[in-house]
Amino acid sequence: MVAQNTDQDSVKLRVGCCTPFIDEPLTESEVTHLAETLSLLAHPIRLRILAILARHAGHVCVCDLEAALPVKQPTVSHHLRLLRDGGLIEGERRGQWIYYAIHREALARVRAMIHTFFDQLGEA
Amino acid sequence: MVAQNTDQDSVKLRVGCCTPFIDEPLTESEVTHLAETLSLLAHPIRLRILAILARHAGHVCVCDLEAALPVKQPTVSHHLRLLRDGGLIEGERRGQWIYYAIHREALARVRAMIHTFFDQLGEA
DNA sequence: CAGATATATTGAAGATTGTCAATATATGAA
DNA sequence: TTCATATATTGACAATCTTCAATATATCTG
Repeated sequence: MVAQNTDQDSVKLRVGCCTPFIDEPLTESEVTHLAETLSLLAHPIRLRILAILARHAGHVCVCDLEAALPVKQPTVSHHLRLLRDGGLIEGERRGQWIYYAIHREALARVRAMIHTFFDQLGEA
Repeated sequence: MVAQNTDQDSVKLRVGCCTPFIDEPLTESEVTHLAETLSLLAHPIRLRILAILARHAGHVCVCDLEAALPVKQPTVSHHLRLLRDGGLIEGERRGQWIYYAIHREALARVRAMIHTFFDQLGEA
């Protein structure tokens, strides 16, 4: 960045670079939370689960998903658990089956958080 | 989902679940690309690099980032490489230093892709 | 109750990721 | 050329992630 050289002594200081800037528009915890949320989204199977649930919310059981996706049942359950733990979907047992649905409010919050991050990038 | 039972014979068919739906509003390659892009964003250090570059685009060298972030220089270079390979940033050598900047068009495309995905979730 | 089906959990194996010390490469200065 | 600095790369290690077979749990049926 800018020289730190004071020109007041003959000691050779670092020139031309690395003046520390006071930065961090983002909180440590904000950035951590955003990264965790993006990680949760960042898997093809989980994206497809969300897309399917969005179109058939409340009417999709695990075996539907297993039939629609190229992974086995334990893997489907695994991804469902991650999404449920992350608050993005909800499951409701009805008889033998558990029907999953998108948690639209949570998803809207995720969308807003990502939106805000890009906005912050923009205001440069 | 809906029973497959035809009621025309006495054979016990699967009832109440797992009628395969013709789904997939998303292409295989679309979903793959989106997941890869989200993975690229989904790291606290990379998010912070992007935030810093957005605010000081074209004036940030690696040592600036090293000073601002809680990781060592090889780790900074590692994340810069991922972001550069992903097309999100660009580096330009000026003398001894390499100054990095956000690739705003690429970032806008990423934003649009994410936006589109959430839109598709919405139209349920 | 026993048998069948739906889903979750466990545990193991392989793949990927993140970090850093050591080293290599590139540039500038003397 | 030799030294110093900036950045990249390599290689190793630990941690995390992904998948699935095997198994457990829950529900329904008879």
